[in-house]
Amino acid sequence: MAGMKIAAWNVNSVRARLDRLVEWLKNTQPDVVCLQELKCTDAEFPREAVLEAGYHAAVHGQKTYNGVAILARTPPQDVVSGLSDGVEDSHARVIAATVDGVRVVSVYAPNGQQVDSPAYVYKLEFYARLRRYLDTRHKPGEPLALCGDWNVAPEDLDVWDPVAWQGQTLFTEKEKAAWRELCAFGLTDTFRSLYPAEKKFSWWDYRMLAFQKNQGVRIDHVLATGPLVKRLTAAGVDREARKGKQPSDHAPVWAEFKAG
Amino acid sequence: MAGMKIAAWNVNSVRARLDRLVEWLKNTQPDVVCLQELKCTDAEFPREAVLEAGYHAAVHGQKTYNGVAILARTPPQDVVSGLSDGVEDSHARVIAATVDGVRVVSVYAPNGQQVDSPAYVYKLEFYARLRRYLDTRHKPGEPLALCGDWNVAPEDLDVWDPVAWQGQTLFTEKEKAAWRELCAFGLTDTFRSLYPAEKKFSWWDYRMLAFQKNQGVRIDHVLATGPLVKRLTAAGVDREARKGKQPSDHAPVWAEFKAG
DNA sequence: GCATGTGGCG
DNA sequence: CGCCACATGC
Repeated sequence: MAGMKIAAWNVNSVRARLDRLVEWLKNTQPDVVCLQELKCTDAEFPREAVLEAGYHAAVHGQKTYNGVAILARTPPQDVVSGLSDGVEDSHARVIAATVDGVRVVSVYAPNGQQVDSPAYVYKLEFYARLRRYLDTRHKPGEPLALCGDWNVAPEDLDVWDPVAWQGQTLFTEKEKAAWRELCAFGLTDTFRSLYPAEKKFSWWDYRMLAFQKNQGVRIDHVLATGPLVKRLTAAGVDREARKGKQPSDHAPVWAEFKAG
Repeated sequence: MAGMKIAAWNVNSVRARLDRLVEWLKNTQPDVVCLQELKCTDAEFPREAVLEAGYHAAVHGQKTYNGVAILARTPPQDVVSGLSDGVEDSHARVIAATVDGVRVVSVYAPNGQQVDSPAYVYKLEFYARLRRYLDTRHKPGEPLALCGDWNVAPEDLDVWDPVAWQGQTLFTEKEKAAWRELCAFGLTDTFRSLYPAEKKFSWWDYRMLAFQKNQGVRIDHVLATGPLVKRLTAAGVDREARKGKQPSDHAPVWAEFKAG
Protein backbone atom coordinates (compact mmCIF):
# COMPACT_ATOMS: atom_id res chain seq x y z
CA MET A 1 0.00 0.00 0.00
CA ALA A 2 1.12 3.51 -0.89
CA GLY A 3 0.32 6.45 1.39
CA MET A 4 -3.43 6.70 1.77
CA LYS A 5 -5.91 9.28 3.01
CA ILE A 6 -9.27 7.74 3.84
CA ALA A 7 -12.30 9.92 4.58
CA ALA A 8 -15.87 9.28 5.66
CA TRP A 9 -18.77 11.65 5.04
CA ASN A 10 -22.46 11.37 5.68
CA VAL A 11 -23.63 13.64 2.86
CA ASN A 12 -27.38 13.53 3.66
CA SER A 13 -28.42 12.97 0.03
CA VAL A 14 -25.61 12.72 -2.51
CA ARG A 15 -27.77 14.35 -5.19
CA ALA A 16 -28.70 17.33 -3.04
CA ARG A 17 -25.01 17.68 -2.10
CA LEU A 18 -23.35 16.85 -5.42
CA ASP A 19 -21.79 20.28 -6.05
CA ARG A 20 -20.38 20.37 -2.53
CA LEU A 21 -19.08 16.82 -2.80
CA VAL A 22 -17.29 17.47 -6.10
CA GLU A 23 -15.82 20.71 -4.79
CA TRP A 24 -14.66 18.97 -1.64
CA LEU A 25 -13.08 16.08 -3.59
CA LYS A 26 -11.15 18.55 -5.72
CA ASN A 27 -9.91 20.53 -2.72
CA THR A 28 -9.22 17.61 -0.40
CA GLN A 29 -7.98 14.93 -2.81
CA PRO A 30 -8.58 11.93 -0.54
CA ASP A 31 -7.59 8.51 -1.87
CA VAL A 32 -10.70 6.80 -0.57
CA VAL A 33 -14.04 8.23 0.54
CA CYS A 34 -16.77 6.32 2.34
CA LEU A 35 -20.14 8.02 1.84
CA GLN A 36 -23.28 7.52 3.89
CA GLU A 37 -26.92 8.50 3.46
CA LEU A 38 -26.84 8.64 -0.30
CA LYS A 39 -30.67 8.64 -0.26
CA CYS A 40 -30.74 7.38 -3.83
CA THR A 41 -30.78 4.14 -5.76
CA ASP A 42 -27.76 2.75 -7.59
CA ALA A 43 -29.22 4.05 -10.86
CA GLU A 44 -29.70 7.54 -9.42
CA PHE A 45 -26.14 7.80 -8.10
CA PRO A 46 -24.26 10.60 -9.95
CA ARG A 47 -21.49 8.36 -11.28
CA GLU A 48 -20.54 10.68 -14.10
CA ALA A 49 -19.90 13.76 -11.97
CA VAL A 50 -17.91 11.69 -9.47
CA LEU A 51 -15.90 10.09 -12.26
CA GLU A 52 -15.20 13.52 -13.74
CA ALA A 53 -13.83 14.50 -10.35
CA GLY A 54 -11.49 11.53 -10.61
CA TYR A 55 -13.20 8.83 -8.54
CA HIS A 56 -14.61 5.40 -9.25
CA ALA A 57 -17.57 4.39 -7.13
CA ALA A 58 -18.86 1.20 -5.53
CA VAL A 59 -22.47 1.95 -4.65
CA HIS A 60 -25.04 0.24 -2.47
CA GLY A 61 -28.03 2.52 -2.86
CA GLN A 62 -31.59 2.63 -1.58
CA LYS A 63 -34.52 4.84 -2.36
CA THR A 64 -35.10 7.75 0.10
CA TYR A 65 -33.17 6.28 3.04
CA ASN A 66 -29.66 5.07 3.84
CA GLY A 67 -27.35 4.12 0.98
CA VAL A 68 -23.55 3.83 1.19
CA ALA A 69 -20.69 4.07 -1.28
CA ILE A 70 -16.93 3.85 -1.57
CA LEU A 71 -15.17 6.28 -3.88
CA ALA A 72 -11.58 5.66 -4.89
CA ARG A 73 -9.05 6.87 -7.45
CA THR A 74 -8.66 3.29 -8.66
CA PRO A 75 -11.68 1.04 -9.22
CA PRO A 76 -12.71 -0.64 -5.93
CA GLN A 77 -12.20 -4.43 -6.09
CA ASP A 78 -14.20 -7.36 -4.69
CA VAL A 79 -17.20 -5.25 -3.82
CA VAL A 80 -19.58 -6.77 -1.27
CA SER A 81 -22.85 -5.06 -0.41
CA GLY A 82 -24.63 -5.63 2.89
CA LEU A 83 -23.81 -7.94 5.77
CA SER A 84 -24.91 -11.08 3.89
CA ASP A 85 -25.70 -12.85 7.15
CA GLY A 86 -29.10 -14.22 6.18
CA VAL A 87 -30.98 -11.68 8.30
CA GLU A 88 -33.94 -10.02 6.58
CA ASP A 89 -32.80 -6.43 6.23
CA SER A 90 -33.75 -4.00 3.49
CA HIS A 91 -31.48 -1.18 4.78
CA ALA A 92 -28.47 -0.36 2.61
CA ARG A 93 -25.97 0.34 5.38
CA VAL A 94 -22.77 -1.51 4.52
CA ILE A 95 -20.55 -1.82 1.47
CA ALA A 96 -17.02 -3.24 1.37
CA ALA A 97 -14.32 -3.13 -1.27
CA THR A 98 -10.58 -3.49 -1.60
CA VAL A 99 -8.58 -0.43 -2.60
CA ASP A 100 -4.82 -0.58 -3.04
CA GLY A 101 -4.55 -3.65 -0.80
CA VAL A 102 -6.70 -2.24 2.01
CA ARG A 103 -10.13 -3.64 2.75
CA VAL A 104 -12.44 -0.66 3.21
CA VAL A 105 -15.95 -0.81 4.64
CA SER A 106 -18.37 2.10 4.44
CA VAL A 107 -20.85 1.88 7.31
CA TYR A 108 -24.01 3.78 8.12
CA ALA A 109 -25.03 2.55 11.57
CA PRO A 110 -28.71 2.93 12.50
CA ASN A 111 -29.67 6.08 14.39
CA GLY A 112 -31.76 4.24 16.99
CA GLN A 113 -34.45 6.90 17.38
CA GLN A 114 -35.75 6.60 20.94
CA VAL A 115 -34.10 4.47 23.60
CA ASP A 116 -35.68 0.98 23.73
CA SER A 117 -37.67 1.63 20.55
CA PRO A 118 -37.59 -1.09 17.85
CA ALA A 119 -35.08 1.10 16.01
CA TYR A 120 -32.84 1.13 19.08
CA VAL A 121 -32.98 -2.65 19.35
CA TYR A 122 -32.20 -2.88 15.63
CA LYS A 123 -29.21 -0.60 16.16
CA LEU A 124 -27.73 -2.81 18.89
CA GLU A 125 -28.34 -5.89 16.74
CA PHE A 126 -26.66 -4.16 13.80
CA TYR A 127 -23.51 -3.66 15.87
CA ALA A 128 -23.51 -7.33 16.92
CA ARG A 129 -24.07 -8.44 13.33
CA LEU A 130 -21.21 -6.24 12.14
CA ARG A 131 -18.93 -7.79 14.75
CA ARG A 132 -19.88 -11.26 13.46
CA TYR A 133 -19.27 -10.00 9.91
CA LEU A 134 -15.70 -9.14 10.90
CA ASP A 135 -15.17 -12.38 12.83
CA THR A 136 -16.36 -14.39 9.85
CA ARG A 137 -14.53 -12.62 7.07
CA HIS A 138 -11.50 -10.90 8.50
CA LYS A 139 -8.57 -11.05 10.88
CA PRO A 140 -7.35 -8.14 12.99
CA GLY A 141 -3.93 -8.64 11.41
CA GLU A 142 -5.23 -7.61 7.98
CA PRO A 143 -5.18 -3.99 6.80
CA LEU A 144 -8.84 -3.12 7.29
CA ALA A 145 -10.62 0.23 7.72
CA LEU A 146 -14.25 0.68 8.73
CA CYS A 147 -15.40 4.22 8.11
CA GLY A 148 -18.68 5.99 8.40
CA ASP A 149 -21.47 7.35 10.50
CA TRP A 150 -21.59 5.18 13.61
CA ASN A 151 -24.30 7.11 15.44
CA VAL A 152 -22.39 6.54 18.67
CA ALA A 153 -20.37 9.08 20.65
CA PRO A 154 -18.00 6.73 22.48
CA GLU A 155 -16.85 8.98 25.35
CA ASP A 156 -17.74 12.12 27.33
CA LEU A 157 -15.21 13.99 25.23
CA ASP A 158 -17.29 13.19 22.14
CA VAL A 159 -20.39 15.23 23.06
CA TRP A 160 -20.54 18.96 23.68
CA ASP A 161 -22.35 18.52 27.02
CA PRO A 162 -22.12 15.06 28.62
CA VAL A 163 -24.72 16.04 31.22
CA ALA A 164 -27.29 17.13 28.61
CA TRP A 165 -26.53 14.01 26.58
CA GLN A 166 -26.81 11.64 29.54
CA GLY A 167 -29.04 8.72 28.53
CA GLN A 168 -29.83 10.18 25.08
CA THR A 169 -29.64 8.06 21.96
CA LEU A 170 -26.10 8.12 20.50
CA PHE A 171 -24.73 8.23 24.05
CA THR A 172 -26.40 5.43 26.09
CA GLU A 173 -24.41 2.77 27.87
CA LYS A 174 -25.80 0.00 25.69
CA GLU A 175 -24.71 1.78 22.51
CA LYS A 176 -21.24 2.47 23.91
CA ALA A 177 -20.96 -1.19 24.96
CA ALA A 178 -21.99 -2.32 21.46
CA TRP A 179 -19.35 0.02 20.04
CA ARG A 180 -16.65 -1.32 22.38
CA GLU A 181 -17.63 -4.88 21.52
CA LEU A 182 -17.16 -4.05 17.85
CA CYS A 183 -13.81 -2.38 18.43
CA ALA A 184 -12.70 -5.38 20.51
CA PHE A 185 -12.33 -7.22 17.22
CA GLY A 186 -9.11 -5.26 16.92
CA LEU A 187 -10.15 -1.82 15.73
CA THR A 188 -8.77 1.53 16.78
CA ASP A 189 -10.57 4.89 16.65
CA THR A 190 -7.87 6.65 14.61
CA PHE A 191 -8.76 10.18 15.66
CA ARG A 192 -8.96 9.40 19.36
CA SER A 193 -5.75 7.37 19.31
CA LEU A 194 -3.83 10.38 17.99
CA TYR A 195 -5.66 12.99 20.07
CA PRO A 196 -6.74 11.48 23.41
CA ALA A 197 -7.94 14.83 24.76
CA GLU A 198 -9.28 16.72 21.72
CA LYS A 199 -12.94 17.76 21.85
CA LYS A 200 -13.92 17.78 18.18
CA PHE A 201 -17.27 17.00 16.66
CA SER A 202 -18.49 15.62 13.34
CA TRP A 203 -22.24 16.21 13.53
CA TRP A 204 -24.30 19.24 14.50
CA ASP A 205 -28.11 19.39 14.47
CA TYR A 206 -29.52 21.64 11.73
CA ARG A 207 -31.75 23.23 14.37
CA MET A 208 -31.13 25.71 17.15
CA LEU A 209 -27.96 27.12 15.58
CA ALA A 210 -26.14 24.06 16.92
CA PHE A 211 -23.20 24.46 14.51
CA GLN A 212 -22.76 28.16 15.21
CA LYS A 213 -22.65 27.34 18.94
CA ASN A 214 -20.47 24.27 18.27
CA GLN A 215 -23.00 22.10 20.05
CA GLY A 216 -22.06 18.90 18.27
CA VAL A 217 -21.15 15.28 18.78
CA ARG A 218 -18.44 13.05 17.32
CA ILE A 219 -20.26 10.10 15.78
CA ASP A 220 -18.35 9.70 12.49
CA HIS A 221 -15.22 7.61 12.82
CA VAL A 222 -12.43 5.97 10.87
CA LEU A 223 -11.63 2.66 12.55
CA ALA A 224 -8.52 0.72 11.58
CA THR A 225 -6.78 -2.55 12.38
CA GLY A 226 -3.23 -2.80 13.74
CA PRO A 227 -1.34 -2.92 10.42
CA LEU A 228 -2.93 0.38 9.45
CA VAL A 229 -2.69 2.02 12.88
CA LYS A 230 1.05 1.42 12.75
CA ARG A 231 1.13 3.67 9.68
CA LEU A 232 -1.29 6.28 11.00
CA THR A 233 0.18 9.77 10.62
CA ALA A 234 -2.78 12.14 10.98
CA ALA A 235 -6.52 12.28 11.51
CA GLY A 236 -9.09 15.04 11.67
CA VAL A 237 -12.49 16.52 11.01
CA ASP A 238 -13.06 18.79 8.03
CA ARG A 239 -15.19 21.34 9.86
CA GLU A 240 -15.11 23.75 6.88
CA ALA A 241 -17.35 21.42 4.91
CA ARG A 242 -20.17 21.94 7.42
CA LYS A 243 -20.16 25.72 6.78
CA GLY A 244 -21.99 27.80 4.18
CA LYS A 245 -25.28 27.28 2.41
CA GLN A 246 -27.08 23.94 2.40
CA PRO A 247 -24.44 21.83 4.07
CA SER A 248 -24.86 18.26 5.20
CA ASP A 249 -25.41 18.07 8.95
CA HIS A 250 -22.18 16.00 9.11
CA ALA A 251 -18.59 17.09 8.49
CA PRO A 252 -16.19 14.67 6.77
CA VAL A 253 -13.73 12.86 9.01
CA TRP A 254 -10.44 11.43 7.78
CA ALA A 255 -7.25 9.55 8.63
CA GLU A 256 -3.95 9.45 6.79
CA PHE A 257 -1.67 6.42 6.60
CA LYS A 258 1.88 6.42 5.34
CA ALA A 259 3.18 3.86 2.83
CA GLY A 260 4.31 0.55 4.22
CA MET B 1 -43.99 62.59 -14.00
CA ALA B 2 -40.36 61.96 -14.79
CA GLY B 3 -39.34 59.31 -17.29
CA MET B 4 -40.58 55.95 -16.07
CA LYS B 5 -39.91 52.31 -16.85
CA ILE B 6 -42.70 50.05 -15.63
CA ALA B 7 -42.29 46.27 -15.65
CA ALA B 8 -44.52 43.30 -14.82
CA TRP B 9 -43.28 39.88 -13.81
CA ASN B 10 -45.05 36.76 -12.69
CA VAL B 11 -42.27 35.37 -10.51
CA ASN B 12 -43.99 32.09 -9.57
CA SER B 13 -43.08 32.36 -5.85
CA VAL B 14 -41.15 35.45 -4.81
CA ARG B 15 -39.28 33.51 -2.13
CA ALA B 16 -38.18 30.74 -4.49
CA ARG B 17 -37.10 33.45 -6.97
CA LEU B 18 -35.63 36.05 -4.61
CA ASP B 19 -32.02 35.83 -5.82
CA ARG B 20 -33.12 36.12 -9.43
CA LEU B 21 -35.46 39.01 -8.64
CA VAL B 22 -32.77 41.00 -6.82
CA GLU B 23 -30.25 40.33 -9.57
CA TRP B 24 -32.77 41.39 -12.21
CA LEU B 25 -33.67 44.58 -10.31
CA LYS B 26 -30.00 45.53 -10.11
CA ASN B 27 -29.39 44.87 -13.80
CA THR B 28 -32.63 46.30 -15.14
CA GLN B 29 -33.26 49.22 -12.80
CA PRO B 30 -36.98 49.63 -13.53
CA ASP B 31 -38.79 52.45 -11.75
CA VAL B 32 -41.87 50.37 -10.98
CA VAL B 33 -42.34 46.60 -10.95
CA CYS B 34 -45.67 44.80 -10.71
CA LEU B 35 -45.19 41.29 -9.38
CA GLN B 36 -47.62 38.39 -9.62
CA GLU B 37 -47.84 34.97 -8.01
CA LEU B 38 -45.93 35.88 -4.89
CA LYS B 39 -47.22 32.64 -3.30
CA CYS B 40 -46.60 34.06 0.15
CA THR B 41 -48.34 36.08 2.82
CA ASP B 42 -47.58 39.73 3.53
CA ALA B 43 -45.49 38.65 6.52
CA GLU B 44 -43.47 36.20 4.42
CA PHE B 45 -42.69 38.73 1.69
CA PRO B 46 -38.91 39.41 1.57
CA ARG B 47 -39.18 43.16 2.22
CA GLU B 48 -35.64 43.53 3.48
CA ALA B 49 -33.90 42.04 0.44
CA VAL B 50 -36.10 44.10 -1.88
CA LEU B 51 -35.41 47.26 0.10
CA GLU B 52 -31.67 46.53 0.00
CA ALA B 53 -32.01 46.37 -3.79
CA GLY B 54 -33.52 49.84 -3.62
CA TYR B 55 -37.27 49.20 -3.79
CA HIS B 56 -40.22 49.90 -1.51
CA ALA B 57 -43.04 47.36 -1.73
CA ALA B 58 -46.82 47.45 -1.53
CA VAL B 59 -47.83 43.85 -0.98
CA HIS B 60 -51.13 41.99 -1.18
CA GLY B 61 -50.09 38.48 -0.29
CA GLN B 62 -51.79 35.11 0.10
CA LYS B 63 -50.61 31.73 1.29
CA THR B 64 -49.64 29.24 -1.48
CA TYR B 65 -51.56 30.87 -4.35
CA ASN B 66 -51.73 34.24 -6.11
CA GLY B 67 -50.37 37.32 -4.34
CA VAL B 68 -49.43 40.61 -6.05
CA ALA B 69 -47.11 43.48 -5.26
CA ILE B 70 -45.90 46.82 -6.55
CA LEU B 71 -42.22 47.68 -6.12
CA ALA B 72 -41.04 51.24 -6.59
CA ARG B 73 -37.98 53.38 -5.88
CA THR B 74 -40.20 55.75 -3.90
CA PRO B 75 -42.80 54.44 -1.42
CA PRO B 76 -46.06 53.61 -3.26
CA GLN B 77 -48.89 55.94 -2.15
CA ASP B 78 -52.61 55.35 -1.55
CA VAL B 79 -52.32 51.58 -1.67
CA VAL B 80 -55.57 49.71 -2.33
CA SER B 81 -55.68 45.90 -2.20
CA GLY B 82 -58.30 43.90 -4.06
CA LEU B 83 -61.26 45.00 -6.13
CA SER B 84 -63.29 46.10 -3.08
CA ASP B 85 -66.55 45.50 -4.93
CA GLY B 86 -68.35 43.57 -2.23
CA VAL B 87 -67.91 40.23 -4.01
CA GLU B 88 -66.74 37.36 -1.80
CA ASP B 89 -63.26 36.62 -3.13
CA SER B 90 -60.31 35.31 -1.18
CA HIS B 91 -57.89 35.53 -4.12
CA ALA B 92 -55.17 38.18 -3.83
CA ARG B 93 -55.07 39.25 -7.49
CA VAL B 94 -55.10 43.05 -7.53
CA ILE B 95 -53.16 45.81 -5.80
CA ALA B 96 -53.07 49.48 -6.79
CA ALA B 97 -50.83 52.35 -5.75
CA THR B 98 -49.70 55.74 -6.97
CA VAL B 99 -46.06 56.17 -7.93
CA ASP B 100 -44.70 59.50 -9.12
CA GLY B 101 -48.17 60.68 -10.18
CA VAL B 102 -49.05 57.50 -12.07
CA ARG B 103 -51.73 55.14 -10.80
CA VAL B 104 -50.30 51.63 -11.11
CA VAL B 105 -52.29 48.40 -10.78
CA SER B 106 -50.63 45.00 -10.48
CA VAL B 107 -53.00 42.34 -11.78
CA TYR B 108 -52.90 38.56 -11.71
CA ALA B 109 -55.86 37.46 -13.79
CA PRO B 110 -57.23 33.96 -13.12
CA ASN B 111 -55.89 31.17 -15.31
CA GLY B 112 -59.31 29.68 -16.02
CA GLN B 113 -58.24 26.02 -16.00
CA GLN B 114 -60.61 24.21 -18.41
CA VAL B 115 -63.04 25.99 -20.71
CA ASP B 116 -66.46 26.32 -19.05
CA SER B 117 -65.12 25.12 -15.68
CA PRO B 118 -66.02 27.18 -12.59
CA ALA B 119 -62.53 28.67 -12.78
CA TYR B 120 -63.20 29.76 -16.36
CA VAL B 121 -66.45 31.44 -15.35
CA TYR B 122 -64.62 33.11 -12.46
CA LYS B 123 -62.02 34.39 -14.92
CA LEU B 124 -64.60 36.03 -17.16
CA GLU B 125 -66.30 37.56 -14.11
CA PHE B 126 -62.94 38.83 -12.88
CA TYR B 127 -62.45 40.72 -16.14
CA ALA B 128 -65.93 42.25 -15.88
CA ARG B 129 -65.32 43.21 -12.25
CA LEU B 130 -62.02 44.81 -13.16
CA ARG B 131 -63.74 46.86 -15.87
CA ARG B 132 -66.28 48.06 -13.28
CA TYR B 133 -63.37 48.82 -10.93
CA LEU B 134 -61.94 51.15 -13.59
CA ASP B 135 -65.31 52.70 -14.43
CA THR B 136 -65.95 53.43 -10.75
CA ARG B 137 -62.58 54.77 -9.76
CA HIS B 138 -60.82 56.12 -12.81
CA LYS B 139 -61.09 58.06 -16.04
CA PRO B 140 -59.30 57.16 -19.28
CA GLY B 141 -57.80 60.64 -19.23
CA GLU B 142 -55.78 59.88 -16.07
CA PRO B 143 -52.25 58.46 -16.23
CA LEU B 144 -53.02 54.83 -15.35
CA ALA B 145 -51.09 51.61 -15.96
CA LEU B 146 -52.43 48.09 -15.42
CA CYS B 147 -49.64 45.57 -15.53
CA GLY B 148 -49.43 41.89 -14.92
CA ASP B 149 -50.26 38.37 -15.94
CA TRP B 150 -53.55 38.56 -17.82
CA ASN B 151 -53.75 34.92 -18.82
CA VAL B 152 -55.11 35.98 -22.19
CA ALA B 153 -53.28 35.96 -25.51
CA PRO B 154 -55.26 38.63 -27.36
CA GLU B 155 -54.39 37.81 -30.98
CA ASP B 156 -53.09 35.06 -33.26
CA LEU B 157 -49.71 36.76 -33.15
CA ASP B 158 -49.61 36.16 -29.39
CA VAL B 159 -49.43 32.36 -29.47
CA TRP B 160 -46.72 30.28 -31.09
CA ASP B 161 -49.25 28.15 -33.01
CA PRO B 162 -52.75 29.62 -33.38
CA VAL B 163 -54.06 26.34 -34.78
CA ALA B 164 -52.81 24.31 -31.81
CA TRP B 165 -54.14 26.95 -29.41
CA GLN B 166 -57.55 27.16 -31.08
CA GLY B 167 -60.22 26.94 -28.37
CA GLN B 168 -57.67 26.42 -25.57
CA THR B 169 -57.84 28.37 -22.32
CA LEU B 170 -55.91 31.68 -22.65
CA PHE B 171 -57.05 31.90 -26.28
CA THR B 172 -60.84 31.36 -26.40
CA GLU B 173 -63.19 33.90 -27.94
CA LYS B 174 -64.89 34.61 -24.61
CA GLU B 175 -61.57 35.43 -22.96
CA LYS B 176 -60.50 37.65 -25.84
CA ALA B 177 -63.87 39.42 -25.69
CA ALA B 178 -63.49 39.98 -21.93
CA TRP B 179 -60.02 41.38 -22.59
CA ARG B 180 -61.31 43.72 -25.32
CA GLU B 181 -64.14 44.86 -23.07
CA LEU B 182 -61.58 45.74 -20.42
CA CYS B 183 -59.36 47.60 -22.88
CA ALA B 184 -62.43 49.47 -24.18
CA PHE B 185 -62.22 51.48 -20.97
CA GLY B 186 -59.42 53.29 -22.72
CA LEU B 187 -56.41 51.06 -22.33
CA THR B 188 -53.70 50.31 -24.87
CA ASP B 189 -51.51 47.20 -25.04
CA THR B 190 -48.20 49.10 -25.01
CA PHE B 191 -46.12 46.37 -26.62
CA ARG B 192 -48.58 45.67 -29.44
CA SER B 193 -49.13 49.37 -30.14
CA LEU B 194 -45.40 49.83 -30.80
CA TYR B 195 -44.88 46.52 -32.58
CA PRO B 196 -48.04 45.54 -34.47
CA ALA B 197 -46.36 42.57 -36.17
CA GLU B 198 -43.83 41.28 -33.60
CA LYS B 199 -44.28 37.68 -32.47
CA LYS B 200 -42.86 37.75 -28.95
CA PHE B 201 -43.91 35.69 -25.96
CA SER B 202 -43.87 36.15 -22.19
CA TRP B 203 -44.75 32.66 -20.95
CA TRP B 204 -43.41 29.22 -21.84
CA ASP B 205 -44.54 25.97 -20.22
CA TYR B 206 -41.88 24.39 -18.02
CA ARG B 207 -42.61 21.10 -19.77
CA MET B 208 -41.65 19.71 -23.16
CA LEU B 209 -38.68 22.07 -23.65
CA ALA B 210 -41.21 24.75 -24.60
CA PHE B 211 -38.79 27.61 -23.95
CA GLN B 212 -35.93 26.05 -25.90
CA LYS B 213 -38.34 25.60 -28.84
CA ASN B 214 -39.82 29.07 -28.25
CA GLN B 215 -43.28 27.57 -27.99
CA GLY B 216 -44.72 30.34 -25.86
CA VAL B 217 -47.62 32.74 -25.56
CA ARG B 218 -47.84 36.45 -24.80
CA ILE B 219 -50.12 36.76 -21.77
CA ASP B 220 -48.25 39.35 -19.68
CA HIS B 221 -49.05 42.90 -20.67
CA VAL B 222 -48.52 46.53 -19.68
CA LEU B 223 -51.74 48.40 -20.40
CA ALA B 224 -51.83 52.19 -20.31
CA THR B 225 -54.28 55.04 -20.73
CA GLY B 226 -53.92 57.83 -23.31
CA PRO B 227 -51.80 60.27 -21.29
CA LEU B 228 -49.20 57.55 -20.82
CA VAL B 229 -49.41 56.12 -24.33
CA LYS B 230 -48.56 59.59 -25.65
CA ARG B 231 -45.26 59.31 -23.78
CA LEU B 232 -44.57 55.68 -24.67
CA THR B 233 -41.06 55.30 -26.06
CA ALA B 234 -40.30 51.59 -25.86
CA ALA B 235 -41.69 48.24 -24.74
CA GLY B 236 -40.39 44.71 -24.63
CA VAL B 237 -40.02 41.31 -23.10
CA ASP B 238 -36.97 40.46 -21.02
CA ARG B 239 -36.45 36.98 -22.47
CA GLU B 240 -33.06 36.60 -20.75
CA ALA B 241 -34.77 36.34 -17.36
CA ARG B 242 -36.49 33.11 -18.45
CA LYS B 243 -33.09 31.43 -19.10
CA GLY B 244 -30.77 29.56 -16.78
CA LYS B 245 -31.44 27.50 -13.68
CA GLN B 246 -34.77 27.61 -11.85
CA PRO B 247 -36.42 30.42 -13.77
CA SER B 248 -40.01 31.51 -13.42
CA ASP B 249 -42.12 30.23 -16.31
CA HIS B 250 -42.81 33.90 -17.17
CA ALA B 251 -40.41 36.54 -18.51
CA PRO B 252 -40.76 40.14 -17.32
CA VAL B 253 -42.47 42.54 -19.72
CA TRP B 254 -41.94 46.29 -19.64
CA ALA B 255 -42.80 49.68 -21.12
CA GLU B 256 -40.90 52.94 -20.95
CA PHE B 257 -42.51 56.39 -20.83
CA LYS B 258 -40.70 59.67 -21.30
CA ALA B 259 -41.15 62.63 -18.97
CA GLY B 260 -44.12 64.89 -19.60
C1' DG C 1 -33.71 22.39 9.68
C1' DC C 2 -33.25 20.03 5.80
C1' DA C 3 -33.75 16.09 3.36
C1' DT C 4 -37.09 12.59 1.19
C1' DG C 5 -41.85 11.08 -1.15
C1' DT C 6 -46.69 11.99 -2.52
C1' DG C 7 -50.34 14.59 -4.66
C1' DG C 8 -52.53 19.16 -6.58
C1' DC C 9 -51.91 22.81 -9.66
C1' DG C 10 -50.61 25.17 -13.88
C1' DC D 1 -41.16 21.07 -14.91
C1' DG D 2 -41.39 23.27 -10.70
C1' DC D 3 -43.99 25.48 -7.41
C1' DC D 4 -47.01 24.52 -3.14
C1' DA D 5 -48.78 21.33 0.99
C1' DC D 6 -48.28 17.51 3.97
C1' DA D 7 -46.15 13.42 6.16
C1' DT D 8 -42.00 11.31 7.91
C1' DG D 9 -37.02 10.53 9.23
C1' DC D 10 -32.97 12.14 11.73
